[in-house]
Amino acid sequence: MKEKLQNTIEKALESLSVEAVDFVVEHPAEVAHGDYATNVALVAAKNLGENPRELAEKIMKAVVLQDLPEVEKVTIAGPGFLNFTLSRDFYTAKTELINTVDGEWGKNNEYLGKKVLVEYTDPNPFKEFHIGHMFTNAVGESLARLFEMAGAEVKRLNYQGDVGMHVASAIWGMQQMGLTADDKFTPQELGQAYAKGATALKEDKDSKKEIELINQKLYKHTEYDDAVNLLYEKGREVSLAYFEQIYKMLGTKFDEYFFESEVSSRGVEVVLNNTDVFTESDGAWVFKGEEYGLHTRVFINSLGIPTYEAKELALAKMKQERCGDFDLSIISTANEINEYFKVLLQAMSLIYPELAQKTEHVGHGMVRLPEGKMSSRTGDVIGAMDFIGEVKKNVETRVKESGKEIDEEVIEKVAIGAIKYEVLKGSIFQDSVFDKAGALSFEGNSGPYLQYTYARIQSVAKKAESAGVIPSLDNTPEDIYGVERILYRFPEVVEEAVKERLPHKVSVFLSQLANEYNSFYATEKIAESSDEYAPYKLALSLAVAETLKKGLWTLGIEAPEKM
RNA sequence: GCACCCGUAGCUUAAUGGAUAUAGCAGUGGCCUUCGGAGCCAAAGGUUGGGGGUUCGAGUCCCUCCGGGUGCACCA
Repeated sequence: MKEKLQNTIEKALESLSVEAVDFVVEHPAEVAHGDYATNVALVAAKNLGENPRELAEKIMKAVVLQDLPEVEKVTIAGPGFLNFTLSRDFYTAKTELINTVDGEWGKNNEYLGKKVLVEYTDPNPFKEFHIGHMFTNAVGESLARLFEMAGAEVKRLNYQGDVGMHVASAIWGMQQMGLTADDKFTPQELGQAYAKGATALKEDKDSKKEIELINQKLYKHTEYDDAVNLLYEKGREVSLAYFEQIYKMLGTKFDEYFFESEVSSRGVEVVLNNTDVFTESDGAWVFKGEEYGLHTRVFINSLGIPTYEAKELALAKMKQERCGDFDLSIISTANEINEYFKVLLQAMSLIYPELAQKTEHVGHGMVRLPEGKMSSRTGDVIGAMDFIGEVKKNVETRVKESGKEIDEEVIEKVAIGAIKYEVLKGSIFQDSVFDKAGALSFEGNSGPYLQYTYARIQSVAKKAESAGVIPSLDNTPEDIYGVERILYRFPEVVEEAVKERLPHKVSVFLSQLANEYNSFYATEKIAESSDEYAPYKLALSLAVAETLKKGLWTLGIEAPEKM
């Protein structure tokens, strides 16, 4: 509809011989101002030096209403806005469409036929999977789903750091704790081992030497140490299995896993094969970013070990080999590495120009604890599992209080929904202080509020069915319900969200939709066979439920039928 | 010090240069003889960090100051 209005207005400008201008068609904040509004007269009047209201008058007359049967009236308001009000038929048709398109509602063609790779989460084995990883996972998963809504074939990728000093630190810590490969140890114990090792690395010289030796053994295999290798294998296995458990809970399934251990040597090769791009400096290979307004970064250190940057070059190539040709490669991480990525992409553009062009880094905001930045070294983190458990307990208490039956599966969906929504309800680009109370609350603008609204519609639909109310569009009230004025915008919102990489556009929409629906629900009878509009209200309710479900899905949140 | 990001109600937060700046939480007052109260309605809460500028129009763009975050050579 939005595009249709834009096209019609452009035609009207043409017929008036007014030069094309950059105008917008948007939803006015006030319902009284209609369903769509445009500032075209204001913008064009500026160029022409005319009175905006007079020009608006002319444009209004030139807008051929026959072309727009959905528009009931056009008015001029304020400084010269053109306001369009849609007709009852338009809304009725939307309700019908939503209930009949079967899974297609909300989709767009922005990335139709394109292959999009989305790399996200990227936890390090041997370190604790904390709420920061949950944050980045929620962001990446919703980006992946938004691209799917836009018609893309999406590959979900996960890149994990299974080599390096953090691993050596963990192994050293395990040795100190007396753990052997034959022991059964937990991911939590691994986290403790890492914290122990990382602290020792920083504070004790002798320990540092020992850890460096372990790193050499693991990395270069110059010296074979069975005990170390076995600890490594076991630790990696425990860690990765634990991550899978979390992914399952979070509703994420990766298509491909990449490990630093696979890309290290290749990273070195790439750099050494491109000595025209990189320069040797103090025994290290660096990229001089200054020529491009950036800064210098080390790609291979003086010990000959590749850094993150070099590995990333190899990774880019490996993604293409494993996933085939693609159109876009998104790498979603916290914004603390934004500057590195600029340098990295610059270097990549000189080596793999075609890859660099298709690669996009989405640096989202960081989660901070009220006390400050999280650090797995000092143990100053909130573990993902611990936190999920805490939220689940809260949900369970809530269910018990209301005297409903306990359903483990539903409790988990609600808990995960609460956490994910808390992350995705605001802009992903903004840093945020982790609001524990917010994620633990189920009222107002929250995931459970949306899930509740969905479940409530399922319940009333069942009730309506037994009351003999059958959904129908035959008899519609003259007035448009507030919820209808929001509902049809869903596809526009999804398209905007994917274009701008902003999942919260969907969250804001859903919250508004649920609020409008709940107001409607409070005043209108649906499961009431004597009400002449009940069949339409039921059809509308089902359309809202479908939209809530689809919208929550794009955020990676499930909508249970009962809760 | 340099670079990038941010500053909106007590807290969290929305707003492709547009109309009276969005919501939620907390606090205040209502709504259970009504289909799910994880709900609904109402009132209250603001000099959009300060000051200049551009524009018919600025939370949004430019300048400047203040405050915060992140990064700045061998960690990722």
